[in-house]
Amino acid sequence: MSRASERAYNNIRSMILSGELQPGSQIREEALAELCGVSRTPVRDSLRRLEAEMFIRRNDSQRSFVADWSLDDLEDAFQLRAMLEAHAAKRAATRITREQLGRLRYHNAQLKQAIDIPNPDVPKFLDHNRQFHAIIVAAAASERLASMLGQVTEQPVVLRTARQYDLENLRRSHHDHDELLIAFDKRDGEWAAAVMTGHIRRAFHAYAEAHSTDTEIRKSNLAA
Amino acid sequence: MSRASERAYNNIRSMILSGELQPGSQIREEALAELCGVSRTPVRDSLRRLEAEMFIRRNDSQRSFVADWSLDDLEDAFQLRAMLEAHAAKRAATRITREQLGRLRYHNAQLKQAIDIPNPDVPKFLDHNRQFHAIIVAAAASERLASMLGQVTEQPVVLRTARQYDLENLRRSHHDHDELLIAFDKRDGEWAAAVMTGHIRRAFHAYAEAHSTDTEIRKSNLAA
DNA sequence: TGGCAGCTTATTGTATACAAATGGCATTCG
DNA sequence: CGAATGCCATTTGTATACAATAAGCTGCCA
Repeated sequence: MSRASERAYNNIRSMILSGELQPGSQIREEALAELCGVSRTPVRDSLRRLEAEMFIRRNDSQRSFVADWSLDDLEDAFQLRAMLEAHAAKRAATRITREQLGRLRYHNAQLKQAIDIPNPDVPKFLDHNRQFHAIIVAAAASERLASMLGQVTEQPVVLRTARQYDLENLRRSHHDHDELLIAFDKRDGEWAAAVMTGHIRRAFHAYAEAHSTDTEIRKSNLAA
Repeated sequence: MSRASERAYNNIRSMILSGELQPGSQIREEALAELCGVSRTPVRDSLRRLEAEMFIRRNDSQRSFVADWSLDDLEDAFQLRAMLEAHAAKRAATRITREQLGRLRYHNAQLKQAIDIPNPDVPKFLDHNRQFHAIIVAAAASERLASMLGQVTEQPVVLRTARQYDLENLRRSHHDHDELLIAFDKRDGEWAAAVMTGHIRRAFHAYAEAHSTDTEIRKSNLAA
């Protein structure tokens, strides 16, 4: 995508993720166009994309609204994600190269560093975590799988509140990664898949808690 | 989607499915606009959708091409489909209503009829088959799952040649459906998932054969 | 002869004007 | 007083003109 379109997409997406555009609120193409400093054309493109990614919903008469995630929706997304990432891990186990394994180890070491200090660097942890998972998806070598996973990762609630989940969880995450590395090393797809499933399901419960908090905050804001 | 956009999407899609637009060939927005009798705007919308569905690919410089499916791509899509439909069957087993079960039985009876006669009515079979699967996906009650399944069903090769796969396969398909019905009746999600996995994997092998034939035909057409 | 520079053409991206459709409001009729 | 209907405002859909970008070609130079 070229400049204007790309900018519109990123702007709108981050406005949704940051909560600047409130869940459930209506979206007007022209308003977004002004906010992004582009015309309606690239905005429309972006809305279509975001609709496919389920960040935006449309009613019968084509009006757009920011998606409002219930706990059930969240669990649904995580269930699919767990299944797809486990599948990716299984495929990766038999396909991953030595070079990819090396990079996996590197990122895992980095994210261990990020939490093994007095003042944990959570953004750093999350960045290396993201790259760690990205390498596994790449090693799975299925474009479709990658595209589907893109659709179920990074839901709104993630960026808004879940960044502060507790250190204990981060440490457990890191240990899962360790175990994944061993499973990959042994080319044991079933093991890798099982570890990955647990890994994602733990994340779900952390996020679900964050989501509840988040929803309560939003409600009290509305009441005020 | 409103009229022009809808028409463009359906037109282009069916041109791809029918092979009228050859796999690998470049697509120009304006040419399609003329073919569909609409302007480039709705055509662009359609192309974006078809790109998300992987019917169309774009190179680095935004030019569009009709996707060309290798056997590996096909297997990849079917592997994902098997996983997702098995998941749908498992969820459906505990959620399906009596009314939905009734409709499932109806369509299964209809598709049995379609092949239990001297002159099998394959289109009728396929139509009821499609509806049978649609009910299961609906019973699974996950919008995301439904949307993902939409992305991996009905690949180009399907409509072009696979419609003639042999009666024996159709009968086995029907028996799978019978078994699914029993599994649903017993609310046995694991069983339903297992049957569904086999069901889709059999379909893959039938389609894979069709795909080879299809590819050969296309090659000899190019040579001629 | 081979490759590179610059131009020309083909194709896509963006803006804008206008058409169509939808929702809300007010008025009217039962 | 409530419900239905018709009008107006708002919003999205489509067409078209123009801008930007990339591909291909031609001719020049090494």
